[in-house]
Order: sequence, then C-alpha cells, then structure tokens
Amino acid sequence: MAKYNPKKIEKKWQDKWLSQGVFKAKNGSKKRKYYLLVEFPYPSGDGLHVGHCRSFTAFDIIARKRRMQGYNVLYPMGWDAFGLPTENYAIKKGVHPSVVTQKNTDNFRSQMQNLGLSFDWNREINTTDPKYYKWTQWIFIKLFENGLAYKTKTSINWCPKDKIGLANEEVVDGKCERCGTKVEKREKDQWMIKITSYAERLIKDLDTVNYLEKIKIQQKDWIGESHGALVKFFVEGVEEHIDVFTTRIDTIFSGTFLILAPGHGFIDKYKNKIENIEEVLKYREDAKNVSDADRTNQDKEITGVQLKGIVVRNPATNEEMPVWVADFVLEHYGTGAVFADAHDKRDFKMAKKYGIPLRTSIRPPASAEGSGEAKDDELLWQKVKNLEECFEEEGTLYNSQQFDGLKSAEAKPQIIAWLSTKGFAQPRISYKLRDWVFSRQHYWGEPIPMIFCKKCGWQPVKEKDLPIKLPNIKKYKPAETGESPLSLIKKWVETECPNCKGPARRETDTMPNWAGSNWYYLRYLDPKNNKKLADDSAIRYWMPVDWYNGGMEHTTLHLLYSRFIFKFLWDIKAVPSAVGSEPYKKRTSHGMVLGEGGIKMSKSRGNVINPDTIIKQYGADTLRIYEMFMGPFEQMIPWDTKGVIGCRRFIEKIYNLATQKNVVVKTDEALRKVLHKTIRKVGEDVENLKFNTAVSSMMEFVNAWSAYGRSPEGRQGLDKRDLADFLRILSPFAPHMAEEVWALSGFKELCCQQKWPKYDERLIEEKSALLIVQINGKVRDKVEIKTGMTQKEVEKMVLKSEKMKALIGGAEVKKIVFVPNKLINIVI
RNA sequence: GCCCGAGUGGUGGAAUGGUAUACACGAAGGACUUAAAAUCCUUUGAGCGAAAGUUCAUGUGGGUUCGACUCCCGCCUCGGGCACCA
Repeated sequence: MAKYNPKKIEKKWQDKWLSQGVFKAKNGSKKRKYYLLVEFPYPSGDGLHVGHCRSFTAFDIIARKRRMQGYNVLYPMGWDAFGLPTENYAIKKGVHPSVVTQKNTDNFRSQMQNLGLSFDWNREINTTDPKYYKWTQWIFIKLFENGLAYKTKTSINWCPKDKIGLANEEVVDGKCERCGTKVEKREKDQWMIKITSYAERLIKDLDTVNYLEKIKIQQKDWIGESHGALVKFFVEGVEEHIDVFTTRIDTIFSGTFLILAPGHGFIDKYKNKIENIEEVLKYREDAKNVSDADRTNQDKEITGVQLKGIVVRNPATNEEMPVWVADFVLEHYGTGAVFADAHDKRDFKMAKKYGIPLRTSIRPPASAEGSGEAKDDELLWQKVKNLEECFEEEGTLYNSQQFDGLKSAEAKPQIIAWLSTKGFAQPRISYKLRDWVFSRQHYWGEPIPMIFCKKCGWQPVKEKDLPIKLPNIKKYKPAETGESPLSLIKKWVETECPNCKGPARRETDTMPNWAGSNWYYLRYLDPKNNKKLADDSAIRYWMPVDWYNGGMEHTTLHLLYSRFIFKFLWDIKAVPSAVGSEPYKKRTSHGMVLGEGGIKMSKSRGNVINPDTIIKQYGADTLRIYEMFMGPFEQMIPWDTKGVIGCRRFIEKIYNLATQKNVVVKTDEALRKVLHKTIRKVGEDVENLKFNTAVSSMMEFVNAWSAYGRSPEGRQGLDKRDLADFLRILSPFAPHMAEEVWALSGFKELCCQQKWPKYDERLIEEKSALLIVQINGKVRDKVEIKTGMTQKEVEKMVLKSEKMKALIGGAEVKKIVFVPNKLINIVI
C-alpha cells in the first residue's frame, strides 16, 4: 500500500469536490436550510493568517457536519476589500488599488482552497465590485431619504497622518487605530448616520438572540443606556435655560454650580453676555486638541473657567448658581452640561481648587449600631458633613426639604415628579452611543452617492444612475486640504442636479470600510441579482443567519452596525417582515492565535506563521487538525510548531491502519463500544465548539484501534461498516485523507456526502463500572462492580473486604455516602 | 475605577461537585539500523520509601461539603474591553 502523501491526494479531492459542486448551496430547495457565516476577511498583502485558518476550519467542520446531517448548507466567503492598507500600498507603489486587491484576493482564495474549506465559491462577493457597491450606495440613499443620514459640521477626530476623519470607535488611546498617530480635533462637514435612533431597539432585541453573554454585555455597555432626568436651569436676565441630564437627581439640593463642556452652544449664543469671553474661548481652543481620554483622565489636574456675568437658578432650591466651563465635561455625553455638588469627585476637586461653595445632601448609609463598622461609618459621615471627603454613592437624603430621610432610590422618582409639575424636569433615558461619522476623505471606498446643488441642496443620485463608480485616477493620495483625491477631478465632480438639472457638484468623500460589511450576509443569498440587493424569496429562505462567528474586536463596531442596518432594511421592507429584525440567530467568537511564546504575531517581530508553509510540510489535514487540537476555540492560544507533528502522526496512523491489514470481518465488541462513544463525543463537542476534545477523543479511539492490531489474541482492526462510520466522523476534520481512505476501502460515492452516523445507545451502556472506595474522602480502593448495584449491596461487599476491614479498624462508621456506579465514601 | 475572561506537570491543555493531570508535545531509556532519520516499546507532577505504600500539589487566604480545579467570600497576578457616561 502506498504511503500517506498529502501532496498527492489533497489537490485531487479538492478538484473533485469543486467539479462535482458538492458544496453548492441551493436557493429554493425543499431541504432544511442552515446558514453558517464567518466574518469575511480584509484581503491584506500578508495573506491568510493562521488565526483565519482556525475559525474558518472550525466552521468548515460544522458546515460539513450539517451537510451530512441533511441540511442545505450555505457557507460562503467574500472580500471586505475597501480600506486603507491597500490604498497606502497603492500610494507607495503607484499601482491601482483594484490591481492590488485582485492579487490579494486571488492569493487568499487559493490559500483557502488549499485548506480544503468547503465554501460555495459560486457566491463569492467583493465589496469593491461596482455591482456590489451599487447596493451599498443604494442603502445610503435610503438612509438619507429616511432622515437617518445627515451632513453636519462636527468636531471630528482627525488623523493628521492619514488625513482622514475617524469615528470615535476607531480611536484607540487617543491615537489613530490604523497608524497610531495622535488624533487631533478638527471641524469638518461630515455625513453622519443616526444609529442613535436605534439605540433602544439594539439593546432590547438582544433578548431575542442567542449571543455569547459577554457579547451581549459588551454591546449593552457600548450603547450605554442610563435612566435619569432632564433638568432645566433657567438663566438669570435672559429668556433661556440650560438642559442638564442627570442620573443623580437625588443630589439636586446640593447643586451649587453648573459646568458646561467647552464646546457648549450656550457660549456661542451669549458671547456678549460673558464678561471674560476671551479667556473662555482660549480655554475652548486648548481643550480642542486634547483627546477625550486625556480630558477625562483621573490623574489629570482639573481645570476650568467661570463664565463671568452668567448665573442660573437651581430649580429645587431656587438659589443662584455660578456657571463654569471645564474640559472633563464632554460635549457629546448627555447634554454637555452638568450640575455640580459635593457628591461627585471631579466637582468636589474643582470647587476646592477654585473656592466655589459646596454643599452636601446625601448621608452615607450607616451599619447597625454596635457592629464593627458603625464607628467607621460615623467617621465618614462627619468627614462628608464637614466637606473633608467626597461621598459619591447613594444614601439617605437630608438638606432636601420635603425629601429628607428618603433613600436615594426612593427619592429620585419623587423629585422628578415634583420638579416636572413646576416644568423644571422630566424623566429621560440617555445613551452613550453616538451617531456614526460616515465620511472618509479617501479614494479607496464607495463614493457617497450625493450631489450638492446650490438651489436644491443635497440631492441623492437617482437609483437608475447607480452605481456611482470610482473614477480611475493616477494619484490616490488625499489632497493636502484633507479632501479626498476625487475632489481633484473636475470632470467627475461637476455634474447636474438630479432635481433641477442645474449645475451641481458631487460629494467627493467616500464611505468607511464598515459600509460594505453592514449587509454582506444578504448579498451571499443572491449575489448576481442586478435588480435588488437580494431577492425576497432568497432572503425569506435563508435568513436569519443561523450561526455567525467572528472576533471579539468586532462586537461594538461591525456587529452593532450590521444589526442596525439590518433593522433599518427591515423597517423599509427591503427585508421581508416575516424574517424578523435581527440578522443573526447565534453569535460566537474565537480566540486569537498568538505567535510562539504567546506574543502577537506581526511582521516586525518576525514570528508570523504562514499556513502555506505548514501545508507544504505536513499537509492541509494536519494543519486543520492541529488548529482544532491546539486549545479551546474561544480562548487565545499561542502557536507551537512542535505540536503540529503530533497531529501529522495521528493522521498517518489512521491512514496506515485503514489501508493495511486491519480491516476484519467483525469488529471486537469492546472496540465498537469505544467507537460509538467517540461518535457521540465528537458530535456533541462540535456543537459546543469543543474541537480540541473532539480531536483528542478520536486520538484515543485510534490508540485503542492500533492496540488491537497488536494484541496477542490476534483480534485486530475494524470491519468495513465500523471503518466507514469512523471515516464519516473524521471527514469534517481531515476531509482529504478521509476521502482517500474511503475510496481506497472500496466505498462508493464521496465520504463528505455520507450521512452523519448515529451512535448505538445500547452499545454505549456500561455493564460494569469502576467504583471508587473512599474513607473520609480519600481514595482507598477501586472495585469493579456491575452497573446498577444498590447501596446495600455495595456496602456489604466493601465492608467485607480484608483491605477495608484493616483500614477501618475499630473505628465507628459515622456515615456512608453512595453515588451509584461511581463512588462510595465511608466516613469514620 | 468598572465590566468580562484566565491562572492546573518541563510545554499546549483535560476534568463544571465524586479516581486531578485525559490527549498531545518535549525529555529519558530501549528495539530496529553500519549509522542517522522515521517508526515502535517503556518511563515521565513533586517528595519520602528497597518495596507494599504514603504524604504533598490545580495563583493565594478563608468558607460550605462526607468530598472542591469545580460552589461562596476576600486577596494577588496576567489578558481583553470600557472609562471621571453626569
């Protein structure tokens, strides 16, 4: 028999699968559907990462198993190909980004095919294909028509190196997520998407989906719902009030001053009333170039400027309050204004620094008298009362008129009700989530399909004129002004107004690379449709996605955005209402694959593992098995090339056992039992993403099998039926080798098109069990018993044995704990 | 500061209240070989013991339990996320 040679067999089976179209998903099938989705990659020049291989293989195993279970499986792949790295490469080398993209996607595709991934390549998509981004643009127009896209001058994060506006979500530690340059603030007219109007639904509907709990928690935290009140502080001498959002209305009676964010609109509106306006504007300028993270850094010295000449009234006490500006108050949280008192550390520090009066109105809860803590509580209370220490938690109200004596939680609704009768307050839910900056001043993105006409304002491009194709240019670098390079092409920019046909100008900004990934899971359903983003019947059949896997890092960006866009498409009936408004039924995430030694893989560290090298040396099946075996799927895991060899040995062992002389007339019953236990274990483990233990259980089976081959009684091997069953459960993991052995064993058709085997319950049932005998919880003996023996029978047997007699001696038996078929514990 | 994970042999890890260390790597010894590689066999948590055995070990200190890697409380370390979110 020939030696195992992955180079020879892998290509052969890959070609066969492709030519027979065995992984094609069928629209309009009567079969049950199963839509498995893994995040489509950005086709970088570095090629496929072993981390990609891990999650793609894991879900390939599920896809192959589902097919064997009789489902019509959709497991597609595509390219999220717009983005900066490609553009930067193009700028550097002067090659058109589409050429680079073509090269990279070709490489990625062939790497995936070499791994034997069972994607349906007939449905491959590419976000940079005009036939695809026509619909990305169409969605933008729908957002605009429904009032969810608007252009506004906002203070945005500006990366001076990339010359690009960044969403808050893309700023990490005050630095550009992509290039690491310190982010500045800059005023810019930007297209914004109103994701905030979906905040409530995006939280509430999480209850209807099966996501990992940590994913739900992270999304909820990101959206950041908080319940509180909107309070009006009327300004003395003018018909004006300042709105303040607070979750601590219970502290309103101690409010002694108001703080505005430096960018608050009140300052602009009442410039001439503010006596020290120069000083205030200077403070605002200084704050502009400080990142939010720095502004709100705990260790930073608190600064502020009083708005001289401005006074507001506390709606609860009717007392006058001075108004200050401080940069720790942020423009985009709540209303950009807070009332300040002794119950907030920043307020407290600021008041101490500038000699602003302070007052307290919350008494810390006291422990029961006589208890150890009562003294400390009394001490804290004295300090709080004397304004020596800031108490931020909830407690009991005092100094609060008719609300004295109430607990914070009770007082809150009562105070809101009381103030609202006077027209000063109302309940309000506030969200941390901000609208999404959707403009990029770049070449390599979808052109925003909008036209500006002096007479008609912003007009969307007519649907029949979509897609607005990216024009071919020679220089891809953003203009020095920070505008997109498209702004330099006069012929393209100048156009006519879709409304009045007068002269007009195109929008030259492009979309962020999240735009294409918002809805890609819909395009797979009907990728060649040129009338709609996907046909209703296809959407109705396939959606929602049954299982979506991706990185934790996309939880608050892509995953949230795509849920939002799907809800929007559902609202405007681009998605049939029967489908529901959540795109993904189930969401899991994989752990990152780190370099050897546990550090992140990166080119600069030189520790990048190229899957091609591993495939060349050991074969794709070995790589697949190793990626599954290396550790728990959901956890971060370091790569260990040494460990790969064990997986290759495993595969070779199976190949040799199956193709040599180990196929017998009838499998020994004990071995069949191990096999059926393995069938059960592998099936369950795959469903729970426990691929590592699925592989190890197959290894255990193979060890048992090979031991039979050597047994002195001459019992050896598996019979044909059992060999077939084992190959079936193995085939999702090591599909090429399983296919080869399947064929060599003379089985008909393809192994990957077989039925997933059922295990025999009766066979697995244990006839005897190893009973653990403990004395005082320590293992003292192990006895083989028949399953189902009662406590009495076991007691009798155990207490009779010489060994136990000796160990117990004359001691009194206090208690006996018995776990059927497992354990008996004698307490003496 | 808050939220979510994790901490087990030389290494990756297994075990979710009942034999701690499955499976794999590595290491040591052996077989085969002129030799090496490959392969196969044996051993491999630590200590004490000639052996039968026995004691100690799952970051750390307590607790619950007949019994705890597993549950509860406190602490330490590492990773990830968020951040004076009013």
